[in-house]
Amino acid sequence: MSVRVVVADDQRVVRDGLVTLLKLLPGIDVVAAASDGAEAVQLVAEHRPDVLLVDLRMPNVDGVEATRQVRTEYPQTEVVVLTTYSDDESVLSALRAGARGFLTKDADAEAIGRAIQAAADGQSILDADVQRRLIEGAVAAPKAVDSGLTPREVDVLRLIAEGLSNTEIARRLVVSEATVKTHINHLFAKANLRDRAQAVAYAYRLGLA
Amino acid sequence: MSVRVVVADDQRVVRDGLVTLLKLLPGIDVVAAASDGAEAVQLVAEHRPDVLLVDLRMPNVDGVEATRQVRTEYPQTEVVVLTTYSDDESVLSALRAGARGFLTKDADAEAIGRAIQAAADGQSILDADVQRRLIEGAVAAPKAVDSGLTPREVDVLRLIAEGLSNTEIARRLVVSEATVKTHINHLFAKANLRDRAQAVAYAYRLGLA
DNA sequence: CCTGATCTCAACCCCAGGGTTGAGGCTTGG
DNA sequence: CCAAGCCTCAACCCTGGGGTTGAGATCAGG
Repeated sequence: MSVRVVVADDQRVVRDGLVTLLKLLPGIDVVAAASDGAEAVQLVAEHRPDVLLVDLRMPNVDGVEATRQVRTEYPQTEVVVLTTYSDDESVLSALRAGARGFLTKDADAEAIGRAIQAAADGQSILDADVQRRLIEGAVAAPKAVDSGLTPREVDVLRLIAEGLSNTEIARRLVVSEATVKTHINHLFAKANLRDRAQAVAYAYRLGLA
Repeated sequence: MSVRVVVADDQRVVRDGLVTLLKLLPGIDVVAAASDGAEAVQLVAEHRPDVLLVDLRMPNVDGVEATRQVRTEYPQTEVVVLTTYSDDESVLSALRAGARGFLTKDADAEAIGRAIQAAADGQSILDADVQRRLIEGAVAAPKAVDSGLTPREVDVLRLIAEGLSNTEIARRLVVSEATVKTHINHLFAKANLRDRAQAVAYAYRLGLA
C-alpha cells in the first residue's frame, strides 16, 4: 500500500518540483500540496496523509508550528522537514515539535523517498549534519563560557542558581550576608541582570547549573 | 551500483538470518560476515565495504569499539548499529563513535534495507525511540510531566524563567498583576518552591526554558 | 612601592515579591 | 443543575532582595 503524502512549500518551483519528483517514486502518492503552513495543517486535517513533507520557512504558519500542530492534532501523520540550511536555528525546534525526518534541499530523489518511507514506518531519517549536531548536543554539553566574573562571583551565582537565599549562601560560603550582597551586586552589574531570577536563567545558559 | 555490506553479529542465527535477508534485497551485496568485533574490523579492512552492519553486544571487541575503529581507520565505510534494546546505555556511545544508523532487532527487511541505503548515502536512519532520546538529551525536550500545573501556570512559569517581573508578565499575558501573583502562589505551592529564583531553576529542569 | 583588583563587611533605604483571604465568572462533567 | 476546577481580580501585610555608599585587608604586578 502506498504512502500518502502532503507537500508544503511556499516556493512554487520547489513545491511543483517535489510533487512531480515524488509522483515518479513507487509507493508514494502525493494527495495534496500547500503553499503555507496554515494550508498545510488544513490539508492534513482533510486528507489525513501518512506523511507531511514541509518546508521550514513559510509565511503565516512556519514549518515548526505546523509540525507541532499536526503532531498534536493528527498524530497518525508523521512529519518530514525540508530545509535549505541544515544549521538553521529552528532545526532543533522542529525535531522537538515532533518531526520525524530531516532533509536538506540538495537531497536527491531516492533520499527523499527513503525519508518518507522511513517516517511512515516510524523510523527517522536525519540529514548527516543534523545528526552530528544532535549527538554533539546530547553528549558534549557544557562549555562553561566565561564572562569576566571573578571566581567568588561565580560561586555565588552557582548557589543562586540552586535557589538559595542570601543568608543560605552566606552560611554556605562562610561569609557575612553583606559580602554575599556585594558579590551579587557586582555580578548583576557585570552581566546586566536585574534580579536573581534572571541570574538563575543566566547561570543555566552559561552551563553553570 | 550495489551497496557492499559486511555483517557482524555473534549469534549465528541472527547473523545468518541477516545475511540471507539482505541478499534478497535489491541493491545490496553482502560481502562478508563476522562473528565478533575484531573479525568485523578485520573484514572491513579486507573488503572496504560501503556499510558495516554491526551488533552492539559482541565478544572481544564490542560494537561501539568496532564502530570507532572502523570510522577512524576506514572512514569510507559507514556503520549501522543493530541492537536488541533501544534503551541500551551504549547507544549514545555508538552514535558518538560515528555510527550512522540505528536499528532495533524487530526492524523488518525494508527498514533494514532503507537504513543501509541511507547510510551509504550519507544519511542517517534512527530507530524512533533512539531519536526521541537524542532530542531529549540535546534540547531538553518538554517532557509533558507538568507536575499538575495548569496551562496558565505553565505560561507564568515560562515567563518567570525568562526573567520577567510580575508587572511585565501581567502585560505580556494581558491580565492584572494580581492574577499573576495568584498563579505564582499556586505554582509555588504545587511545585514546592520558595521564590522565583527556585522557579527558574525548576523551569529549566522541566525543560520549559 | 604604589596601583588595581578582589574579598570582606556595615548601615541605610525602598519596593517588588510573596503570603493570605475572599470573591466573581467560566467551562466541564457527573 | 450543581460541584469542581480554572482564571480572574482586590486589598492587605511584611520580609527579603536589590541599590548605594563607604571602607579595611590582602595580594599580584608594573
